[in-house]
Amino acid sequence: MDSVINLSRKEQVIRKAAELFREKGYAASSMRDLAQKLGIEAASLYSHIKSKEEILHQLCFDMAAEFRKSLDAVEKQKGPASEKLKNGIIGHIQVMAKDLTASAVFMNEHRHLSQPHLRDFLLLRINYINRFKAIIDEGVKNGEFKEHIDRKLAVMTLFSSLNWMPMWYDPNSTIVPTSLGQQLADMLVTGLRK
Amino acid sequence: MDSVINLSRKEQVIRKAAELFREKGYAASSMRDLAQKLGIEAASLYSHIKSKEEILHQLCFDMAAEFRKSLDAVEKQKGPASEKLKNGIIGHIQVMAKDLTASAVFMNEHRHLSQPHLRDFLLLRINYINRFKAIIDEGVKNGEFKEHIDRKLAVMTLFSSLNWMPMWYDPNSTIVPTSLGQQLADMLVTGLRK
DNA sequence: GTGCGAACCTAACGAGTGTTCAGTAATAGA
DNA sequence: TCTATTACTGAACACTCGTTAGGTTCGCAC
Repeated sequence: MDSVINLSRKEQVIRKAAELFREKGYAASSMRDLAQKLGIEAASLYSHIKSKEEILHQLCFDMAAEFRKSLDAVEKQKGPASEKLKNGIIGHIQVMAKDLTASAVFMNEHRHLSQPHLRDFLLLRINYINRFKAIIDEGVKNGEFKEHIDRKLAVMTLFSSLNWMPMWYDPNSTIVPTSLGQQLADMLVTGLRK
Repeated sequence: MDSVINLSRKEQVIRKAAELFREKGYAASSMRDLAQKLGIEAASLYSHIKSKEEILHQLCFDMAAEFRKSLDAVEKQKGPASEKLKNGIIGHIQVMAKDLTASAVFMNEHRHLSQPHLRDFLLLRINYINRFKAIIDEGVKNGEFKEHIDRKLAVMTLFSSLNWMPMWYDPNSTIVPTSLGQQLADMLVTGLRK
């Protein structure tokens, strides 16, 4: 139907935009650049999207929803905090690996969202981080983790490691995302263990 | 003398530019924005700098030189690889903490350098990373570190953690940079140890 | 064959971009 | 007092920006 075709074309636009934003950054990417990538004129883009920012908005909030979903599943699990933390890390990596381009945009370009979208985005982000912090707290309380660790430092180090992954991970590499997540989780969780 | 006053004013311009670039990104920062921050007109900036990119160039390459210097000192030390790695991490953190603003620009905005400066910058970066890789190799060879670790993964995780620090570290916080470096080094090195 | 909607076009808008240029006021050294 | 230098200015240049208006083409449904 029309809406399917429409969505499909719109998604093409958004995917190409994600590639462009990743390469050059949002602010340095022009609508004419994007149009050229698609083989059309800049004005034609506006048949599919409302504005440049709408593209960024969709990219950022779609990724945020994926991360949320992944963590939802982990929190339902029973078991030690270290296992939950590991699975949280693995899930995060898998979500990123599913779309490295969008992940890079999500991470580096979200600041170009205008208000109030930026505020909304940052709230989602803080919420996500706090849920990881709670898992670490749980591990500290039940004696799995060192009790003298700085929780903010720990959780920020964690996210730093995870969020830079799209910068250096080669999707054609021999390391598959699952094993990557496993290894990363090992490295990071071991650092916390007593 | 003239040159001192000139340098001083030029440095003021560059410092304010660093703040601006950090907040809004290089591409989204205009010379008129920068001028306004300094209370002058945009045209007046060109009495002090040759171009917008010259500012970015100076910021990026000055930081690169600082990182290099710090690692030079570490490499001269004798002792176990884990100690060298720790000191490398602590040094890196201290260089960043000395100028968080410039560090953030160094990390996030270097890609807006034009050629051949971008190529030069990336070469410096690869070199720096490889020197850390060599320390890890040393630790694997002499049995300090797990031998099954993926070196690329380890070193990239390391840099990810370090390089995001300017994003969340609050210079008014109670954690002083030295202790921050110490804790970070502990966390990351423990993950590698046998 | 008529109508419709998706996809695209050309042309243009007002605003903002980095940068240049000629000129001015202030200050310091001779 | 004259001179040179520094810091700055307003005006302008040649672009580029995101976006809009109005219109064309094409294929499908009835």
